[in-house]
Amino acid sequence: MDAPRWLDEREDRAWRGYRRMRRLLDLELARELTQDAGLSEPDYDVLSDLSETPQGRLRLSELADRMLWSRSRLSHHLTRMQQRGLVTREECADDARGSIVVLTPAGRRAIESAAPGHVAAVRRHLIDLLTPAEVDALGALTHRVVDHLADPGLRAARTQPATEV
Amino acid sequence: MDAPRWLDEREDRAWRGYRRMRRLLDLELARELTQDAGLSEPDYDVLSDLSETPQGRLRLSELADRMLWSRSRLSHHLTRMQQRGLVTREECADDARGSIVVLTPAGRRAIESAAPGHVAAVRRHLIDLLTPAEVDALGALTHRVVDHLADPGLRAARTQPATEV
DNA sequence: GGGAGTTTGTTGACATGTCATCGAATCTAG
DNA sequence: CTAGATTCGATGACATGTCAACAAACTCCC
Repeated sequence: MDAPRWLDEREDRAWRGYRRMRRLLDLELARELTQDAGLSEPDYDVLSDLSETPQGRLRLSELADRMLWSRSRLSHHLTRMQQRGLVTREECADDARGSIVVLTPAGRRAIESAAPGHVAAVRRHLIDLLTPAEVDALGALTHRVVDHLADPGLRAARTQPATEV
Repeated sequence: MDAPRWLDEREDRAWRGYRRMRRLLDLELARELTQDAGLSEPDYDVLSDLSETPQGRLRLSELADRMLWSRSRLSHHLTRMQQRGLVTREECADDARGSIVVLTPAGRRAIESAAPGHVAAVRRHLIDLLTPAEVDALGALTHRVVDHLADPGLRAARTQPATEV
């Protein structure tokens, strides 16, 4: 790693802008979500992913994978959400180790009443500020990066010390 | 809030892509940073912002504002970094309440040795995957959102209950 | 000058996330 | 079948972030 290629002015502007937007958008969306619906962003995400399945039920590991969370984190978080009556755990029929996360009626009500406001906030603070071309560009670019990061080669490098090609 | 305007297919693609990228990029950058430099992302950000000042010293509140962190969070974090010898606190000459955060030689070495690798990672996993047009678009769009979120009107809405216009 | 109100940074209690470990169940070879 | 390896989810210890409260210092303004 000799003479590092620093970011030029435009790249730096994009990178800093991205990080700043990230932070501010997070703060604002979380703030509105708590205020309007009494949910945290993680809460919302769990409920949202669950409610997208036909039965409102998902295997814990499956939910963790979709959310890109560790099973541990999800397990802890579910315990808290369970205490608030938003979800329940059920035993898994075909795999006795497994547990199935189930949306309770209260959980469904929570996400259904939170969603419109949250989507509106996402529009107000992000989507509606962009031109259609920018929306498409953002979609294209983020998916490219996601594909890159999900690449098996990278995954491998994370587990093995990696003998440089 | 009647009939909510949900996200259409393209908007949804952009929004999901953004969140997924956010998460994966975070994980990967944090992973490499810890492995290569023994720093967390928050550590890196603190050191980076400090090192961008001529003397490597900043008023705590000034640093907190730049980073968009609460003073409390920064204070806690500095305590930990101080224990690792990366920064020090000094008293502020013109304001006896204030404290000045100072980069130690070890802190400077840490950021200087971490920076090239980190920038390379940012390139590898983000910047170099984008076309020049996309870099510009990302810069433009993020700054627009940031300006919007930093808008005084919004700020006001956060403190006052706001009597709807 | 001096009291009311603000700002600054720290602190402790608590919420949340990470990491290593564990027991139980499942899978795989032989 | 069964011993060994793997996967699943829970858990406890710990790191990190948030929030409210606080003391000390500053600012206003009379």
